[in-house]
Amino acid sequence: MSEPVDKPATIEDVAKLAGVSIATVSRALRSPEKVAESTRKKVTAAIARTGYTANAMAQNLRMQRSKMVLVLASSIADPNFAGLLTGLEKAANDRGYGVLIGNTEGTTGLEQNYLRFLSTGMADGLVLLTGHIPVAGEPQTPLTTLPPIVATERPVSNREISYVGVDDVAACKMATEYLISLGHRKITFISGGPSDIRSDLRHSGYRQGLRESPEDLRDWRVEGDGTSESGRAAVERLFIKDDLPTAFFCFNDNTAIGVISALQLRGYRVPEDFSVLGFDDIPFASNFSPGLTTIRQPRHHIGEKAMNILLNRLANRLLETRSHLLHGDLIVRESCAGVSRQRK
Amino acid sequence: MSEPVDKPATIEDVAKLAGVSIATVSRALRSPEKVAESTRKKVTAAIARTGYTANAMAQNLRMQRSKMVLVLASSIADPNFAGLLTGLEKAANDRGYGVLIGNTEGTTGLEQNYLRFLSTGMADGLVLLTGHIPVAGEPQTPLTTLPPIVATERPVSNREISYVGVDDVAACKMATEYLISLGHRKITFISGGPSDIRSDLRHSGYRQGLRESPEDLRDWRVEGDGTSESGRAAVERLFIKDDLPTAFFCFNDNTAIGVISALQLRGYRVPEDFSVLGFDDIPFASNFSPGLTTIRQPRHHIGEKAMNILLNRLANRLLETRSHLLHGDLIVRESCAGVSRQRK
DNA sequence: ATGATCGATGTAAACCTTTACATTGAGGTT
DNA sequence: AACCTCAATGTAAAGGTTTACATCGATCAT
Repeated sequence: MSEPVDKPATIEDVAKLAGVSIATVSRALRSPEKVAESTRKKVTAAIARTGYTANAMAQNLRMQRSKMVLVLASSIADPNFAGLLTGLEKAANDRGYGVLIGNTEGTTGLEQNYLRFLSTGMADGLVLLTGHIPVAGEPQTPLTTLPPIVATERPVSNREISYVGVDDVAACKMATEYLISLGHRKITFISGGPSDIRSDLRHSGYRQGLRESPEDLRDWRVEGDGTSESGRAAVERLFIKDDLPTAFFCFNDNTAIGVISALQLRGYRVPEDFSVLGFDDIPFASNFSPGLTTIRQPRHHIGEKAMNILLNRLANRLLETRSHLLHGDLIVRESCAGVSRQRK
Repeated sequence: MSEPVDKPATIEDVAKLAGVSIATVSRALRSPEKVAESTRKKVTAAIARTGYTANAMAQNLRMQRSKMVLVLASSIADPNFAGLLTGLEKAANDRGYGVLIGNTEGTTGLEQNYLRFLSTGMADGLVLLTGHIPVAGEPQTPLTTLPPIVATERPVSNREISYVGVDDVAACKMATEYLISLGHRKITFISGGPSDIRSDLRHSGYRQGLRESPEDLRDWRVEGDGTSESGRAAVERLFIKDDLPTAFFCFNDNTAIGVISALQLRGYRVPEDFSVLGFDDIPFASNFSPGLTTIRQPRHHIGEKAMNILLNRLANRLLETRSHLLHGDLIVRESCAGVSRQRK
C-alpha cells in the first residue's frame, strides 16, 4: 500500500499530501484533540499512503531526550542477569523506552566508555547493576552530571540512589531459622567476597536468625567469592581443619553447588550427611541433584519495579529515592534435611 | 575544571571560546588534518574548559544514522544468550556502536513492537536470534525496508541473510563418531522440536556420523523440544516401549540434563549404564554431576563475528552474505563412557 | 608585479521534528 | 452592525550537528 519510496517519508510529504501544514500533521499525531475531526482523517489517510514514521532522531533532538535507558552490568553472564533484564526490558518497552546494554566486566575502563551514552544524550537514565556509581574521568563530583539512576542487583552505598532488590536480611534470617528448625546447631555461612555488599547483608540476616534461637549459636563465617570454585575451596578448608558444620548457608546458588560437589566428591551425601542452602534460585537450582533448597529472588519483578521507578523519575513524577525491598521466598527442595542421622 | 554549566555546552560555546567558527570546531574533532595545528590547540583547550561533548542526537539526525544495533531474541533467558550477547556487545562497543535489546518472547506482537526502532531510525542494523525475519504489520515485502541484518543462534531460511553460528552438522557428525568409537551401536537422537531448524541440522550430522560406521546403524530420532522436561519425557516414553539405546545424543544440554535425571531417578547411572551427550556446553555443564560431555559453542566468537559482519555492512564495506560456520569442540567430561558393561 | 594554486577558515543549508505565537474565520453577544 | 471569543490552522524558530561551497590570504611560478 505504500509508495515506492527510496527515502523514507517525512512529515512534509504527509503534509503536502493531506493539504495541511506540517504543524497540523505533528499535532494530529501528538495531540489529536487539537485538530478537527475532518483534517485528522485526511492526515491519517496521508500517513497511511506514505508509510510515514516519525524520525526518532529529529524528535529526540527537538525534545531533548532519547527514550533510551542504559543498563550497566558488571557481568552479563551472571545467572541473575537474564531474569532481571527481562523485567527491566518489559517495563521499558511497555512505556516506549529502549534498553541499551553496557557490559563493564568489572573494569572502570569499559565503564567509562559506556558513560558516553549519557554524556552525549543517547540515554536518559541509568540502571546500575554494578553496585557503584560509575567513576567519571576527572575526579569531580559526578552525581550532578549523572542522569536519574536506579540501582538493582547490588545496592549502592550512596544513599541518594534508589535501590530495588530482594530483602536480603529478612530472607536470610528466615532461611537460617528454617535450618535451625530442622535441628541444625552448627551452620556455616559462606560469604560472597569482601567487595560484595550483599554478602554482609546476607550474613547479617543469618546472624539475626541465629539470635532468634534460645541457644547461643556460633556465628561462623568463612570467605568465598560467589563462584562454585570458592564453595569447593571453602569445604576443603573446613575438612583440613576438621571443623565441620551440619549445614552450609551459601551466599548464592553457585557457591552451594560448589559446596555440594565438594562434599559429594569426598563421598558424603546431601542432604543425608550435610544440608546446603543457597540463594537466588537460579534456573539450574531445580535441575541440580539434589534439588537446591534456596531463596528465590523475584528477578522479573525486581527488574520491572526498578525500571518503573526510573521511568517515573524521568517523567518528572518525582518519587522518593528509597530502597524497595521485595520479599524472597524460601524454596524448599532436597538439599536440606533434618540433622537426625548426621555424623556430627 | 569544567564551568558551572546547567545546560550542556554546545559546539557554539566552544567556537566562541576558541574564537573560531563552529565549522572549524567540528572539523577539529572529525577530521583534524583539515585544521591548522595552532587552531586545533585552541579548540582542544576550549573543549576542555567547557566540558563539551557532541550531542549524539544532533549528529545522528544530521548523519542519518544512529550507531545503534537492535538485537532481537526470542528468549533472553536462553543459556546461550548471555555468551552471545557478550560477544555482540564487545564488538559493537569496540566500534562505537550501542546494543539495543529486544525480547520477543516468541510473540509476533512484541516483535512488531521492536521494529519501531528500525522504522524510526533508532537502530541502523539488526541482529536476529529468532530464526526468522520479523513480520511487518502489512503483508508487504519486508526485506527492502529492513536494514542490514545478520542472523546468529538460529539460521534464517532466507538465503539472503548472513548467518554466523557453529557448524552443527560437522560437530554432530564428529560427536556421533565419538559415541560409535566408544562402542555404542544404539544411539538415540533426541530432537529439539519441529520448529527449530537447528534440530534438523544436528540430526543430519548425527545421521552422517552413523553412516561413517561400517555397520548399518539405526537412525533413531525421538522428539523433544529443547527443555529438560522434554528430555525426561523422552526417556520415559522409551522405557514404556522397553526399547532402549545405549547412548543418548541430545539436541542440547538442557535436554541432556533432563535425560540424565530421568535415568538417575529410575536408578540407573550415567555413564555406567547409559551414555548421554549434549550440545552447547552451557555454563552449568561442568557443574552437573556427572560432568556433561558436550559440544562447545564458541558463543563469544560467534557474537563478535556476527556483529563485525553487520557493522562492516553498515560501513559499506560490502561483504558477501554468506554463512560463517565456526567449529564446535567436543568437550569430553564424564557423561559418556564405553559400552562394555552396559545392560543392553 | 600578476595570476594561479592551495591550505585554512567561515557561511549557510540541511537533517526532521515540536511548539510558541500569529492568523483566520465562524459563531455569539450587545 | 460592530465586537469579542475561541477553535483550527499556519508560520517560523529552535534543537545541535556536519559539510558543500565560498572566501581569504599566502606562496610560488612566470
